[in-house]
Amino acid sequence: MSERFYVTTPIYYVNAQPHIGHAYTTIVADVMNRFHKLLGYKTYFLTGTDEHGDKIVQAAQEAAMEPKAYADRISRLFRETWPKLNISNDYFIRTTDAKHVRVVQHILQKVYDAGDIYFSTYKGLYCIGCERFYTERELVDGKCPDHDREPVEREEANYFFRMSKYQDWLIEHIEANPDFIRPERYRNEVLAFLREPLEDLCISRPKERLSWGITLPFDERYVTYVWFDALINYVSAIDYPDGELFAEFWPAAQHTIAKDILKPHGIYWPTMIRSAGFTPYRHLNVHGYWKINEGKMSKSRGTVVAPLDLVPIYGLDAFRYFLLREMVFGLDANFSEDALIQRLNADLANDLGNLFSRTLAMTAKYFDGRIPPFGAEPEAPDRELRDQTRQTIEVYRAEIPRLGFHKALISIWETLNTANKYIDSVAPWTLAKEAGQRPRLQTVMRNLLEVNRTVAVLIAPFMPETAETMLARLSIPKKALDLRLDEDSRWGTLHEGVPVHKGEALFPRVETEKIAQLKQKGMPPKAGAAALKEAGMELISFEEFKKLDLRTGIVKHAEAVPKSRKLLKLIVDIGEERQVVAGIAQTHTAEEVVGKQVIIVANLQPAKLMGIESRGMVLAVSDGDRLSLVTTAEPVSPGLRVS
RNA sequence: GGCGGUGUAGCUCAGUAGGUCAGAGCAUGCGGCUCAUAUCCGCAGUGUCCGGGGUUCAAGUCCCUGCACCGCCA
Repeated sequence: MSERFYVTTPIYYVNAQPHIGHAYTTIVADVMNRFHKLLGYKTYFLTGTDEHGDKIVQAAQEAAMEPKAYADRISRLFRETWPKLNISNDYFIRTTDAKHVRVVQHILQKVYDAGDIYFSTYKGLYCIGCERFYTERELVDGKCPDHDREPVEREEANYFFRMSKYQDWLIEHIEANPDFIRPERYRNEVLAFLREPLEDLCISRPKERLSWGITLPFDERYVTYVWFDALINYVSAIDYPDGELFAEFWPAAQHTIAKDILKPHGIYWPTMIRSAGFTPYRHLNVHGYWKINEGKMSKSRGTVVAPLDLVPIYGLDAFRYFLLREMVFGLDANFSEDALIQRLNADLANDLGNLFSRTLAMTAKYFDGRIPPFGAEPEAPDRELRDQTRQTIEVYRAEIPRLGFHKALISIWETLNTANKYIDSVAPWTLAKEAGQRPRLQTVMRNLLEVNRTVAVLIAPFMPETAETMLARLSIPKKALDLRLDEDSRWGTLHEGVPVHKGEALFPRVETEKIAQLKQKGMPPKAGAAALKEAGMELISFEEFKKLDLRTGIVKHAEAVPKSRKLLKLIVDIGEERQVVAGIAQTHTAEEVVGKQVIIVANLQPAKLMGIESRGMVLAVSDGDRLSLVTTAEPVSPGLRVS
């Protein structure tokens, strides 16, 4: 029977749209899932959304929606984001699912029956505006930070979970299992916290104050505190208590989280589990934050780009590679477009892409594009190449389970470097010129093809699309998720005589600076750039042009913006409805523009004009004092991309 | 206020138990190759290893102290 692996992301709170933090956690979990599949484990990968609590009610109110409808909408955003990032989750749970609600009530009842829940009143500082309690330190000058008014002292009766009862047990458990919470810094943080007496956890909210939640099974007047509800998703999704999935996967459970939710996962959850009477998860994997640095690139372009928006620009696999290569799991890391491009160019285009490209090109040239047999006996460089590959596989197997993703990748790149050096030292083009060296050339090229194949397999958890592309070109028509490390990385198992296909560059270099282009033309960079600038011609590359998302749209609705002479507020259908504020009121009335076909810049950074949000820009051209809207020569459907 | 942590080349960071530890990658310069996405390979630098004190024959590496930044807790 194969081994089991169960990984979760947090269920994301639906009060915000998916951003890089969510994406990183989820991609890490995805890499772990794919890695364990590659090792032949039977795996289960869970993600989802957390939908109860007062913050959701607030967010829904602001959007003038019912909580459930609002949660539906944001939840769908998350669900639709993951396929775009190639996330291989098996299930997507929502805390509003009937199945989850049942399990939460089951566990509450069980903990209640065990005597670990009691009813008690407490006094606190309550802000009437927020409808919630504040602690002293949350207040600003003794006032509620949101409403700028002093909270009132208020008494409330609630249910409490006897968390303190499990404090000693938890300390012992963490000490007996050094990798229960990892990396170590977070384990230490939890232990430090546990040195102080643990307070019991308030796990209810009276319905008069908050009704958006799961009703306590033992008191209809209350709903469950959102954390107590949310954490249970990890077992409700796999059919706790009696389901097969639970029996099979729970013992292998690993939670992956960012450091901001360490306490609920490191303290609340294990004690809840203990009280409910089952064994704790195996690992809590805690990572740091991405600090977003606006790179020079973005600045010069005058736009601030959200990291996730870079995915369609630079490619998903480059993005996934960057996140896993750049962050040491557990520590904070910097995200910038510049750094992403640098990794893309240096590691993916130059090292990986180019190695693959030159290997296939020479195979085409010397062997008519067919995989040659091993010819001559291996020589020293051959053995070195193979040893390096073997060593990388070992490092890879050891590092990923202990969250050393960047080390696994570094090791793969050591093999790529060795392969590039290998080509240099054996110089296949020289061998090709000497008739007697044919067998030697066969061995050399075959070795290179084998290395590339192995690398494709190793990068599959990180860059599934690229892995599949590489394998397809080597005539191995396997899906990334069907690969098995043992079989598919075995040296020498390529089939002789099978055709390979060179294809397009795996990772085209991103030529960002004009200077780079000028260099290509042999012009001195500074003089050239300056000359261009003086001439008033700023050339942009096609890559840069492609970043502009120009789309066709039809104006559905228009109204004048009060107190503004120039602005019209438009609702434009570009496949979706967009609110756009356009400065065309001096020449166009609202009535005139409704129904007009327009072109809009769809990926322009949102802005507020006269307090009204504008998400895009309508293109127009001014000729003296006449202003004409840019449109298409023939009527076309809305939402088409201009190219 | 209490307790972690971090501070090493232009940038991002490795530095294990104190003695080839002063390093890697990127960026920069020079040279080589031509199969390749002007890619690859080789060579070359630069560093008061945050400041100050101490232990030691010997300290980024241990101790004390100051500064800066960060985290957790109050």
